[in-house]
Amino acid sequence: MSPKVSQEHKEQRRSNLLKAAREVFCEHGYENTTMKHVMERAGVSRGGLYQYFENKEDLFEALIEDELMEVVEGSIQEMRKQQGSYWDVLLMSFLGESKEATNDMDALAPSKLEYFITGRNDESRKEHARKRFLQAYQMTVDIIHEGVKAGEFSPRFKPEVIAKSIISHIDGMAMDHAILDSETIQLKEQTEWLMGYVKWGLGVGE
Amino acid sequence: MSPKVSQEHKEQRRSNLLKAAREVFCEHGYENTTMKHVMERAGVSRGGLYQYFENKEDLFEALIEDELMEVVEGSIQEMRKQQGSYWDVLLMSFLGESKEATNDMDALAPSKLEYFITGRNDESRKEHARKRFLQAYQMTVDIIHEGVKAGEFSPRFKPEVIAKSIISHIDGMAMDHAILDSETIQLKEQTEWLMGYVKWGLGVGE
DNA sequence: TAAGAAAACGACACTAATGTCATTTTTAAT
DNA sequence: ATTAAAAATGACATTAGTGTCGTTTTCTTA
Repeated sequence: MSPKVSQEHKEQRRSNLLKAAREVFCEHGYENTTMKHVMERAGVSRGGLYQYFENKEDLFEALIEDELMEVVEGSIQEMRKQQGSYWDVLLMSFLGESKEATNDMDALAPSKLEYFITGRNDESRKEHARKRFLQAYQMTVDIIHEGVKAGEFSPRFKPEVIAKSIISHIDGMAMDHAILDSETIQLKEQTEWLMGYVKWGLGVGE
Repeated sequence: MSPKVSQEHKEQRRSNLLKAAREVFCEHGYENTTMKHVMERAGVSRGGLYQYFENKEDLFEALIEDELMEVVEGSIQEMRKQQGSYWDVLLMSFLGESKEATNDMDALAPSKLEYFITGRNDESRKEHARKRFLQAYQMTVDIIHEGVKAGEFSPRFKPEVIAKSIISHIDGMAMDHAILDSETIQLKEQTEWLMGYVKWGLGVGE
């Protein structure tokens, strides 16, 4: 009597839209992407898209929210055991499993910066941006504090400032990378240098 | 027989428009500012504004071009004499005359970032952005090279990468500052730490 | 295979901004 | 004062995008 379309199909469609959205956002950036771009890329009608997302902002939020989920991690202590040292935990959390700097950059990063910077006068977006910054900061500073407690780090400078500085430097590289290319900004080598001076700043193993 | 309006008056009007433009760009950011905002702030009609600037992009370009002029400086050698050391030249070029870090940030900086990042798919804007980056880079790396030649610096890391890194870190702080506030990101202390690790990285006076 | 609920469609009305242009006003030289 | 060149005005046509809504299609259950 009450036949709904299956939940899986809805999720499938939704994730298909998100996939298309990610593609066009990467190509055109946030501001220059229109709902029409997304519709066309996804092969879906106007109404079909609006069924799932109220507007472009809602769509983009959904996109970056999905990723925030993935970053949720286990406890620092646990990671310490896996990685061998707090320094390695720090390396891993910024460089990934390999702990190696590369020239790669999240293709959506420029659009994210764009989204937050153009929305800096919008209270709710600002709040969201603050949350993301503080989340990254908190994770970093927690690792550092643990490292200090364990006697692994002897910081030459306030850990809070070093943590914020790592984030700002990375944001800056993302920013510059959006406009220039990774060879010009020497993303890989900058990242190595970043890790080098942080190691010094934290007095790792001294 | 041929009465033109005086050149001074035109320049006066133009600079008045630029002043108004700067104000509204600072308030609303680049994307969210409309020509109407500028007209109203300047107390000028639509046609009056378009007489001087073809469109928003042209207007903004004029605004940031004016500033680029001011940065034109004397030779590095000369500054060395004034400042006492190449390290002080470097400090001065990033922190200004006082050579002290502060919590202040150019109010137009967020709009500039916005302008370049939203225009990253536009070849001419991209070119402009590249030019600005390379100009800042060149100045920095030149100072460092001079310092090395003079035996004042013994870098622990490639000077080119350190130079780019300073720029990226500063861009990142501008970025984060656009969204958060200078207390949260601890602009002053981050800047002090930035100068601290660069000093170490360059091996100043070792 | 019939029914009806929800999904998908796409035409449409609306909005907000742009850049133009015929007209009016101002200006400085005569 | 007069004049003509240029500046300034503001109404207007145009454009590009948004979000809605009545209609059609699709799917599941009975």
